[in-house]
Amino acid sequence: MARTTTTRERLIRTAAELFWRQGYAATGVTAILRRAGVTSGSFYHFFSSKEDLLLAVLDATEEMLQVEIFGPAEAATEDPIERVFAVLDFYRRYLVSHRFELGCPMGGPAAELSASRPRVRARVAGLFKIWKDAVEAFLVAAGDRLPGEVDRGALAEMVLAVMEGAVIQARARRSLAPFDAAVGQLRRFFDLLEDRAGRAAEVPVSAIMERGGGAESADWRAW
Amino acid sequence: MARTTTTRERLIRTAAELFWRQGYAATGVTAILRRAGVTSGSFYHFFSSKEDLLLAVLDATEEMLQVEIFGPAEAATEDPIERVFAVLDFYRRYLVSHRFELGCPMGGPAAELSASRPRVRARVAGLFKIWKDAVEAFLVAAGDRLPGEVDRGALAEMVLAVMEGAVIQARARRSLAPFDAAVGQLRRFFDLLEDRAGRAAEVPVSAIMERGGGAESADWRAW
DNA sequence: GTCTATACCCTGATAGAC
DNA sequence: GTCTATCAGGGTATAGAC
Repeated sequence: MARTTTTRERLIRTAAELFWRQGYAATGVTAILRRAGVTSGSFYHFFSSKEDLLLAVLDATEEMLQVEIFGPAEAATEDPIERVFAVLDFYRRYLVSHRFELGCPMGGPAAELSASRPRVRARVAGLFKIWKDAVEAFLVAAGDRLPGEVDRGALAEMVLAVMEGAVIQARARRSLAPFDAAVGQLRRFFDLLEDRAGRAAEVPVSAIMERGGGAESADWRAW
Repeated sequence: MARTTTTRERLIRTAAELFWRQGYAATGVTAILRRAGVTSGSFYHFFSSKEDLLLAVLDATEEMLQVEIFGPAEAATEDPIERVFAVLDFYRRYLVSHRFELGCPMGGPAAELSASRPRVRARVAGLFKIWKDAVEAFLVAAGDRLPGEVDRGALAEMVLAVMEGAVIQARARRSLAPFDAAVGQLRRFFDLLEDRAGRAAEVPVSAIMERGGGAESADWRAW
């Protein structure tokens, strides 16, 4: 209902981008204040510490996952398996639109702070679970297109692992090649799973394949 | 030929562990000096800056990849595909033996510094390539056990992505469950690929499977 | 809620004797 | 090669007026 961005929101969004770009420890509170046009007094009115601000950023990330990623993926296609790849395509576009300078909002804090900031670690673990559950729901919706013996939760964890690993590699190489290679192999895996499920059902499978085109343009900067 | 650890080596190993645990930016030079029992003057005799030290750590990582991971994986089993999983098993044991407090020596710096430290980014990209090439070599050695149309390089990139993503998730959850889930699905993928390759060869496949037991105990701390 | 001013500490790095 | 002493700057966070 806020007609314009509040100071608190501006701090969260500014901090988010800086954290995603250069990490938490390397980002000074001063830099956040300068870029947000906010003074120290206001900052500590809303947040008790820099870590508290990061936790608020992670809270905002939870909302963002639904609004910017899973919602659009659902809107992009009815096909549950294509929805999984629409999610991955979001990260692909995110990487290029920021020229590989921003990392994953979950993976970055997870890699940097899991050992030293218990509250951050726990919060990130929660985000990973939300992400995994959302993908798992797509996989469950795929029903018997996947073999019955495949654990949908485990498969969702693998999708998440591929995404995180692909993003890290793409940023280090400044190239989509490793991302596309990894996701391409994931696609092959799904094709084989579908093939096996079809085979098991002893049905030749007709025109199941018409593979959607991926989600529309979405951007975490476009909050 | 150094009979005992030199000051330079001690700095590198001490810094490595601190960087892996708490990240680069969060690790002060002073903390490294204290734990290594070295004074500031000696440090700047060997290294021109903190970043220079990190680059030396990454150089050491390259050696370590061969000595601690790929060498042992080759020694553990003759089966090229099992060698891939022996490599992944190394990371599994690494995670538990350090109680999820240490991150991946490549993935950590990649996630934290790819955008802000060009030299680090380039060096990490080189390490990723070395890792990928080593796995690709195993996959090439697997010959026609994998379908001919499968790009061995792309498959190796996917293995790397799964490893990095699985390590990040495991650290955030402080649990092997997400790691095992992701690697378990990767195993299923390989099984399907082998099944398909066998099918294509129109050979029923006999006793190809006798799956090795994984590498011996190895530990990056045991340098 | 926002401002200015500042406390206080730790940072990476250097100087120069030994 | 290693030591002690130290610099200059930035770090997070606070105090108290408005």
